[in-house]
Amino acid sequence: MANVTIKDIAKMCNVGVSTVSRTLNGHPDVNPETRKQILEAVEKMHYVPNNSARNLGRSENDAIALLVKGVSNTLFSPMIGIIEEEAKERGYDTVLHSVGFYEDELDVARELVKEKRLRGIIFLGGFSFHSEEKLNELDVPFVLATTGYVTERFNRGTYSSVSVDDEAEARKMTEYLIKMGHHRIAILGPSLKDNSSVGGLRLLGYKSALVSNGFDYNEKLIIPMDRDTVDYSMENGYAAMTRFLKEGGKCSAVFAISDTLAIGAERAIHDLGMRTPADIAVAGFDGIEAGRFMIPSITTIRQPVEDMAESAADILFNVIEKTGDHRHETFPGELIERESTKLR
Amino acid sequence: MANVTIKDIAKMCNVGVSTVSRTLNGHPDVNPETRKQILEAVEKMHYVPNNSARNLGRSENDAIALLVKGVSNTLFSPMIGIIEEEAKERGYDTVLHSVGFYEDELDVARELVKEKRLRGIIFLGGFSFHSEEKLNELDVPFVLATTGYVTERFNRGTYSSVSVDDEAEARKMTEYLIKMGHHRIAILGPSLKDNSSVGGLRLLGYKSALVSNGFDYNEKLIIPMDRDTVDYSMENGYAAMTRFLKEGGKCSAVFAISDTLAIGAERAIHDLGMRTPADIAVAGFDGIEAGRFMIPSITTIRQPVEDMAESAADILFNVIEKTGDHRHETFPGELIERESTKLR
DNA sequence: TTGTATGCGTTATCAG
DNA sequence: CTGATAACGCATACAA
Repeated sequence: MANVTIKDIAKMCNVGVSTVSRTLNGHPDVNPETRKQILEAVEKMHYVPNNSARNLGRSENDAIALLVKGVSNTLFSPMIGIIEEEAKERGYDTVLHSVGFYEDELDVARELVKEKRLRGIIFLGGFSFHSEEKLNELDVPFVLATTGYVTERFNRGTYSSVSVDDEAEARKMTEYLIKMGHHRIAILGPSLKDNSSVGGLRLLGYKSALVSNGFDYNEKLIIPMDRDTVDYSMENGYAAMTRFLKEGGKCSAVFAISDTLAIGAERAIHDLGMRTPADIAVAGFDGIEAGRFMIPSITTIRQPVEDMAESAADILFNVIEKTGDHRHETFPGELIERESTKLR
Repeated sequence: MANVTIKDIAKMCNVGVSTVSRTLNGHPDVNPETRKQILEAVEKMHYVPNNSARNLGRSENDAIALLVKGVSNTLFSPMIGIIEEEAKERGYDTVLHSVGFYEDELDVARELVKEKRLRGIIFLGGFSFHSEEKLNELDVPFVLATTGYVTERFNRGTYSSVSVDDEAEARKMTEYLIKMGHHRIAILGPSLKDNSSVGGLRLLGYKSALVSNGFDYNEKLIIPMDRDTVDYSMENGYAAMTRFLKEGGKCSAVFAISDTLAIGAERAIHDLGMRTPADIAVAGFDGIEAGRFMIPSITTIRQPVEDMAESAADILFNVIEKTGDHRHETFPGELIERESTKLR
């Protein structure tokens, strides 16, 4: 009663295991009567196929994996559903797998590919530095999504990516703040030494906007994330902004490299008796849901996550089915002007 | 080069496969020299073990699964890390698996148990109705976390649960609002016909508080979620609350059955030219991060998710290792009074 | 349409 | 300490 296998079902029905296997896998060449009988036995015995055995015995599996680093990142939430749906339409299953903070996403991917006989991978988040050699060890097609703008440093021919141009978008936002009349614009979130992560790229855009508009770049206006708080959390934005202001930092606007940080910053400003946007304007990045509902609502660069997700799936399946090549697609972010920067 | 197996490694090193298997699994009875040689070959060949084969061949696996229904629910985020950590300390791996909206969590669980030879399961979210028979088909210990208060209707002896008493907590919040002087308290989120889900339970508490305080229960003050929007999203709270108010609904306070809904409601009130809490007070449920940072911040019932996660793991491992029995633990929620209900 | 036999990559048993 | 070899549960080619 404990562990029903395909053999038990076969015996019950006086048929061979292969017949059971066929009906279970929806092969057409099974006598309807036999099929019915088998299905009934399956039901009655509560038979559940063993996926490990299944994966082992099978040569290929029409499935891809979606490897998410940072499942709690709400930016990814809408993408997951879209990719799963897109896969289903193409006749693929998708296994959603979370990559731990300290895990190497490529190692996880390789393991999963072997285990599940996957046809391809989509990475969501993570994926900072990997040697070309390591990239090549993953022998199924893969596409990187929202993992920082993919520059030339990588071997771009062996995989795909979809992303926004973090640097350009950050420049856009900074220039917008400048046009709004701000002269002292702080940036919240980036670490000083790290120019390949999204944070680093957004910092680059910020700098470049300042410089090309005749402002000097002032390190005092770079507010790094708080060390003692979870990265990119609202609380982190709150802690970092609070410290900045309490230590006498001055600015007329703060550009946070994520909406979560912006939300924390807005509250920090409020708690210190100042007003947004009158005293300090606040801008974010990403376009997550919460930013719309804050009071004041948060001006942001919205990443077109739906399009990105669709495109990621599209590219991947085309490469898998050899109807297309790897490519690197950059999506335009949308500057959404909201209350946190608008002086009414 | 493509698919290195344990046999290839064995050949390379002139040893048997079992020796390779042993070193890979950290068995002590392997000559250090042989071990070293094997490890080098593994490295060199980029060998990755096939987990499917591994799971098949192995009799038991020190692993549990964490089945999450609704990965994007930020309430769960902190719990995941805690459970994984707790498992690791006990020497167990934990596989995090997301259950799709339309999937049956018990089916998924049974499949996974077979596939991975799991020792136990923790369910996060979901899990509304299941026949006793179905419950018994899952033949490893499991514990339900934050999935609605487990009443007597279930066969409580065969599994565990950790939760808050949704009904009592909702009553607590409603009574708090009554004490704050509110006479017309709306409730946002529950559906009218459904008294076993968390929404239904919280509605029950709301009613009971009203009645026992001499108010009559008014169906017009029940604001169901919006049908065209994602359940429990901020946008849903916004849409539902907006409609209620536009249709002439009146209330001096609204108790949302989740913080996300409360956040949307707060914004809806604001957009219609009213103020929180002066015109309409807002209260939520859960205690998610965002509620703290809203302006005004959201009064809520905080679920002690950290304690609940720890306890869930604790119970599960005790049952697995037969050092404890199944039990149903109810945690007290904490009413956190914040700006959204406080008239300064 | 159906059954038999072989292989998938490991683990584990059991002699050596 | 080590190496054959038999499971593990299923898919599949092949034969019937």
